[in-house]
Amino acid sequence: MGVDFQPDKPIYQQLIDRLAGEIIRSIRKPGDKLPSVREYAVETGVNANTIQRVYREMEQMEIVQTKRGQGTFVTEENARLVSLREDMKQQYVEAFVKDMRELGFTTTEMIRGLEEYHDEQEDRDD
Amino acid sequence: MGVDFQPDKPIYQQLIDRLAGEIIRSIRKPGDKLPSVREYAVETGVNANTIQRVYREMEQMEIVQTKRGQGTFVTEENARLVSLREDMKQQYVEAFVKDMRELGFTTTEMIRGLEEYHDEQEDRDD
Amino acid sequence: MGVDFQPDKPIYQQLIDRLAGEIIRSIRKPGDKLPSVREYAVETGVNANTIQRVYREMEQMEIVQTKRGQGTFVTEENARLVSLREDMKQQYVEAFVKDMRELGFTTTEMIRGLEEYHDEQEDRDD
Amino acid sequence: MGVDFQPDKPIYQQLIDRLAGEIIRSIRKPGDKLPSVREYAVETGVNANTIQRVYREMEQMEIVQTKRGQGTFVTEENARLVSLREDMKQQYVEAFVKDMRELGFTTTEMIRGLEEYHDEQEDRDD
DNA sequence: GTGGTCTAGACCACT
DNA sequence: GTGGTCTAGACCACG
Repeated sequence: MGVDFQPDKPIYQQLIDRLAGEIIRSIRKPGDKLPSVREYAVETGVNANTIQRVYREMEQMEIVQTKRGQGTFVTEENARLVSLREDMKQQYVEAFVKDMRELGFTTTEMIRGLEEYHDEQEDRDD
Repeated sequence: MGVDFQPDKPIYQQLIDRLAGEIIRSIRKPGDKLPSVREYAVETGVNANTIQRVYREMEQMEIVQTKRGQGTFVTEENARLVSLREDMKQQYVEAFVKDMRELGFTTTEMIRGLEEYHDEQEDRDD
Repeated sequence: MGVDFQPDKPIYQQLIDRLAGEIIRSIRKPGDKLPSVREYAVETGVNANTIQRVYREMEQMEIVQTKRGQGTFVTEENARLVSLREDMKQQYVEAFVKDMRELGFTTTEMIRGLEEYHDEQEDRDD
Repeated sequence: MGVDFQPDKPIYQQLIDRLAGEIIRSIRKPGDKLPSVREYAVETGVNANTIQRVYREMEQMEIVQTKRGQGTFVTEENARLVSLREDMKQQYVEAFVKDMRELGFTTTEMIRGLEEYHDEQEDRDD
């Protein structure tokens, strides 16, 4: 049971997260070419405009780079990529803590919550 | 730091979270009367319709109960309230973990992130 | 499970129905004195104004009669009481059928629904 | 006839019932797109906010699903739709029986009432 | 163009 | 005075 809640994140955000995750995990490496907007749109079953936005925002974050007429590439600037990982962690942690505190949870409870959730799932690799 | 940033949650959601937090923390106890729609609207500086929605949704979640012509009250059914706390923790933790994993973080890193963030802030009591 | 829905009827309506039912079933007979407004308010745990309204509306329906300084009585006029039973049945049936049809149910299904519901409950006397 | 009479249900409820009826009767099938909020507002002559509410509540009931920027659709999850029909019947029957019993009617009388009411109307096909 | 949020303000039903 | 419904109309986020 439970209530329900927590509306889905916007698709473009989900895709940014996914791509960022792949870059962070080195599934996509500096200099790699990303799929073309159309390709990726088809691959993900999403409107091309949405992919456009994904690439545009990632470019603003400087984690990808568009080369005229050639496509979009994972940025070569390695420093940016390193900080990216920490930046994103920071951001998500902050938002989470802010929400949880508003609900009256202590940091200790949050950590315990993570541990419990983690333990409830066997096949995890970390 | 980063570029990206999370847009604010809708006001009515923020208020639900705030009230839920107050109930969870026993600042508002079972049977307590909540401020009237109009009162709370003034108090929070938002429109009465928005408060209406807050109360309506909380009623659907069964954490609040409205008595015709009398007002809105924290539900007496204590079991619901206890599970509420866990439900909400569960929900937020899950969403957080899901996001973080997509970004390639391990549970250990998430916990470390929480601890670091917590340590960076003095005046905390937990 | 299921959804939820069907908000409670207003209290004064519930009380009218209850009293009407008692009169229909001859639990309260023509000429019987009803409890005073205050008495009945205490007995039912309801605001005296609400009881006021109950008696007022029942008077308009001519099923009770107020005698100045003496109280409220079940009407002596027997004809009214006989038709009352049919009137109310008629009214409720109509409303029910109207709702059910809007939802796409046939009369046959409604009847079957009643029968099934009835069968699901042992301790019934009819 | 009587004096009493039931006040209209709120518009948004009527519209929910109507749409639910259409879905139950397969006039609208799983996957079908509902009219846009604004379209349906015009079509029904009510305010767009009211339609919003209709769609929102139907979504909570899981009989409808909204896809960001694309519209609102009859849920594909057929199981939900099947149970919906029974759920709604159940709910309405229960409420009706509860009311009628309070008024002192037996199941047999209720059924007879339905039959009579049905017979009084010619052009019915069921 | 789609749904979603919010406002300001009217009006109603119930207690 | 309490909650509840509805409107008209603005503005935003998403695809």
